[in-house]
Amino acid sequence: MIRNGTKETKRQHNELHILSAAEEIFAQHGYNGAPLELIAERAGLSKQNLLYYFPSKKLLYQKVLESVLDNWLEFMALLDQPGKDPATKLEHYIRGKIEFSRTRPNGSKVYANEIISGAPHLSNELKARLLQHLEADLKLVNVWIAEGQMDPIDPAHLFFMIWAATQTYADFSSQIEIVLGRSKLEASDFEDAAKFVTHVILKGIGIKN
Amino acid sequence: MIRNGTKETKRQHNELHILSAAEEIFAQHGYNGAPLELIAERAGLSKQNLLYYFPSKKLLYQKVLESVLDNWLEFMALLDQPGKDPATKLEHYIRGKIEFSRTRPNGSKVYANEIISGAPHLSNELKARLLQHLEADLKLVNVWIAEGQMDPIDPAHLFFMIWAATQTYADFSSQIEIVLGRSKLEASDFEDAAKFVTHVILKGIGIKN
DNA sequence: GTCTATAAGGGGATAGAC
DNA sequence: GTCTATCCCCTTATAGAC
Repeated sequence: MIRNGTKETKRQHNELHILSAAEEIFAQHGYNGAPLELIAERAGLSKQNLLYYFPSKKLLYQKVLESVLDNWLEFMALLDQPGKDPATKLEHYIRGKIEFSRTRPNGSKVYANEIISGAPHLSNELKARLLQHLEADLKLVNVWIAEGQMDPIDPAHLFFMIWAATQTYADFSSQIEIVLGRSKLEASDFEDAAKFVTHVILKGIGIKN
Repeated sequence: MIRNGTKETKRQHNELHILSAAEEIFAQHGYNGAPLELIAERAGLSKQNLLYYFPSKKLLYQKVLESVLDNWLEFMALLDQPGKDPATKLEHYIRGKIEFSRTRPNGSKVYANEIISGAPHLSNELKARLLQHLEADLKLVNVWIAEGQMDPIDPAHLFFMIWAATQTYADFSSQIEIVLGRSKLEASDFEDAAKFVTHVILKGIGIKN
């Protein structure tokens, strides 16, 4: 058991736990308000030990951000449903983003915080990747419009609305919980949200199906 | 000019400048990341002098938050348009919230940050006022549904969507600017947003007009 | 009301033993 | 890889002169 594989496993194990803890603490306290000691405690090790795995707070934060963005971009793959009609594709997209809010609310909050602050830690490379994915989706919607399959709306604003209306169930969960009288949002709440957002947006842009 | 009135004017003048500067700095850096010195500098006085007007950072932040919430609640007065039809009232509501995003983006960001963090500084009194206003709006929408003036959707989710879709133009402005290719959102962008959100939501919930 | 000086604590990061 | 000890800066807040 002195093989290299063992060491790698332990490092990976600890790094995963640290990243998970960091996502939670950064979401709750923001970048500046999150003490490394709290993240370390949540991950089950000391602050100094955490700094052994991630040499600086900034780097740890950027790793969290990168991981969230990767996940976010996966759900932007609106085009990856060959042969389906616009209504099915859009519903798939909306449900994917709701699912992201449900399964990774802390990641969504970290990303929201970053954008609200003016994206000071977001690399140009990540921004470019985001834009690239979006461009493809915008083009597709424009094709649907040209084909008369939906109302002639501005595709960019459509995506702003989808992102906002789906991410709010993660980012603003504390407010939504109060309004709905929940201590925590349940799976059925997310299902209600998916149904509502899909219904209003598809009907609202005049999708024919 | 040794009258009390003169002193009061100066105090009010400085307090207003401090609150305005604080709203901007808190929006950009979050509560923990905003140094008092930066707020003081933006307001044109020393940190110690700022602390003369606002004895603690927490209190200053709460004053900013309270001011934003008051403004937010004004725009929730959906009912204050007696005699109008549902379509007009909802459009008025949506345009009001877009206008809030346009004219007070920093306030919107401060509020967003607070909610994302779990609303640790929001007093129960403010929460209660928010809920109270909302209850009235929810009832009104339920009446419209009962009268068959719109689709039978869940009113709570309708408001979550309106809030999210309008506030995103303030909170996520840095992202929207990148997508739209703007250095800063212009009045015409907010007009486009208002038209889009109104169109999609009114049509999406089947409002008859 | 405004200034200088300073207390007091938090938190990121490093050094070095084991 | 993990621990103890420590450095050092930043920031909130207070004391007290003017």
